[in-house]
Amino acid sequence: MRATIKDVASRANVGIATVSRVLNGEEYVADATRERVLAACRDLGYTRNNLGRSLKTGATDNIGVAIMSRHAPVILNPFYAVVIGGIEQALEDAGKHLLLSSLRRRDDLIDLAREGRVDGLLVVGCDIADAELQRLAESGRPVVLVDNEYQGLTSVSTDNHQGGRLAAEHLLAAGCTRPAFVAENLENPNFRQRLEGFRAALETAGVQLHSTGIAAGGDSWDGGYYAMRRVLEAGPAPDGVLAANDPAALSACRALQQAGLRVPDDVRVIGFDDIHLAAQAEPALTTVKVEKLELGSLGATRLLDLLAGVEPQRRTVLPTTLVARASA
Amino acid sequence: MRATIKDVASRANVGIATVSRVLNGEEYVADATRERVLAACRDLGYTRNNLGRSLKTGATDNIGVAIMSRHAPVILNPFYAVVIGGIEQALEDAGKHLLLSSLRRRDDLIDLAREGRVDGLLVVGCDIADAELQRLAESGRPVVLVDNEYQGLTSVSTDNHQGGRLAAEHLLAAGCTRPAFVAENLENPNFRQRLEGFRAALETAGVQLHSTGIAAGGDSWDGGYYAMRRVLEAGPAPDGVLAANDPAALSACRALQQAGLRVPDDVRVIGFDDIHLAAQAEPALTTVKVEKLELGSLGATRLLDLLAGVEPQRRTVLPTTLVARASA
DNA sequence: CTGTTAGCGCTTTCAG
DNA sequence: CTGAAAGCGCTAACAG
Repeated sequence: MRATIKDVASRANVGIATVSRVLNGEEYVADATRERVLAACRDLGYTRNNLGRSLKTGATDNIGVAIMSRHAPVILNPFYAVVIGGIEQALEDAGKHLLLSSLRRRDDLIDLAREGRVDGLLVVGCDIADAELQRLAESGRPVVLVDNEYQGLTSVSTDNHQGGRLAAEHLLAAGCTRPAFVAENLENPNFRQRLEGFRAALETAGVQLHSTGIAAGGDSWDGGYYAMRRVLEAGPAPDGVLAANDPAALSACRALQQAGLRVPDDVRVIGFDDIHLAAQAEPALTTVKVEKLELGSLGATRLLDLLAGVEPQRRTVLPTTLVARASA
Repeated sequence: MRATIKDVASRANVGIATVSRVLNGEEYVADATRERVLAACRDLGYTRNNLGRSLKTGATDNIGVAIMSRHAPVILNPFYAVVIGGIEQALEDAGKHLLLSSLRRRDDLIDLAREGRVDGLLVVGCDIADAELQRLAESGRPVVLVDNEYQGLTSVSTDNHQGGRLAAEHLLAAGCTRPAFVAENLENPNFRQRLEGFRAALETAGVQLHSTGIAAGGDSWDGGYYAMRRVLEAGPAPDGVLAANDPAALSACRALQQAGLRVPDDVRVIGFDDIHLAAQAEPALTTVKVEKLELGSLGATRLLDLLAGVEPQRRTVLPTTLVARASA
């Protein structure tokens, strides 16, 4: 059987309270006593059982990370994988553990905390119903939204609107007059913001983004491909396109090339996110870079603040930057 | 304050044991009583606190997943991301939770279990010291190795030797006579097995794999690129190359093309793993497919067996298949 | 069928 | 400075 605090106590000839004090690095323990306890721990190969401690203190040092995405398993998403990487990093630095929740069943989100499995929740992604967000906000538990925002919840997100603007300006500067926007879907709030920023900057410059130049191709790896084809079929070929994300941009390039159009000579293409693949593609993809790692690590930091009783910054919006490569 | 089992009991006018029975779906509870308890739970918005339960039963329903890889954060590795996806899937189906451990500090591996945080451990990857494996084996805890194997531990791995053979046969059939092998490093046990299988099949056919045709280029994204250059500098250009994995194959192609060689016309290139990117590359990569998802889900299944007291298959070795595409 | 009771391993007053 | 004792919320005999 595993050694418990009692075994250590009796071996060191002290009370269990003293062992606990030593283990928790409290002061007011005589050096000699401390040594004796430590020796007993070593002899017995003792490791504290956190369940007992958690039951008493109400904290587990586990952080739940729930990712919302239509595509399962979520971990395969090249964007969120990096976000999780950032979270992982920050949590490890703080000595916390990461409990990953895939959440096919959405309803058990807050239960992770109610069951005492985790101290707080990092909810990543914006594919989550308002009702669920409302429930999270009302739960009173420490929750931080990442890559999403909602009234009443601490959040770390991206300035998608500004990113769309950046893309428009880049295209405009190259002399584009027939812009297009392709995406997997047009419901994703982030995508919509990107589109709106794009449209707004275009209009400011007197360039119209026609509705025939906006298309969604479906939530698969080829969404961008089909969206692009739809645009090509609907009217004259665009001379500049912004894709809602990099995978869409990459597959849009394929559709363009299949139609006999050259990138960037005939049409300039800009992606969004700057996933690792973007730099490796042929042609290398010009894209609006999202700070994925920071999204994750800052989100974790906010949650850590919340747990520590520090009032964190409520709403954090990270700026994007345009990374100019070959495709535009 | 959160409602506890006591609150539910008194509200339903029963003992706490009865509440526990209802919650655990035990029989021998009168229907009327059960209804009363359930109603009380609903009224109070009661959710069971798993800490108490775990302390008593000694099980948490949390499974630790530790990934060993030189490259952090691990989640970014396109190979392991899929393996984790498989694990995630299987664990969720079993109602278990996934505790991800990045493990910069290797020594706390088994402590995750000793602390009572997890019921068992899935250790993924082969970049782990024998001493650590030995400790895991001796710990007596439920542990399963994934993509690795070790005497005395249950494991699910890949038949890398056979995969290397498959690649050799494919190259041989195309008439190759000057084979090469490129990798990020030559220490990785999986890579070595791939190399050995490759070499063995080549020799059986009377084709020699010269030491100048074997190179490592370093553990970065460009490892394959540098390895390939090294081979090209060391002697006559090969006419067929096997890379230790797909990223290496892809970047080896770049090196080849930069040297004015065409793939597959001048030299055929075969990758290993069949990551998602392989099919999308230009030219599409011929590769030895590793069952990544199965590696994960089977590994999880074995651990679940172990936890359920079922004697699992000790050693599982998954076969590979050759996926012929354009590059060879 | 149901209630009482005794802990699981730990932290934390409260008295020495 | 240290020990005794009281639970944290739950499960599992053991009696009814």
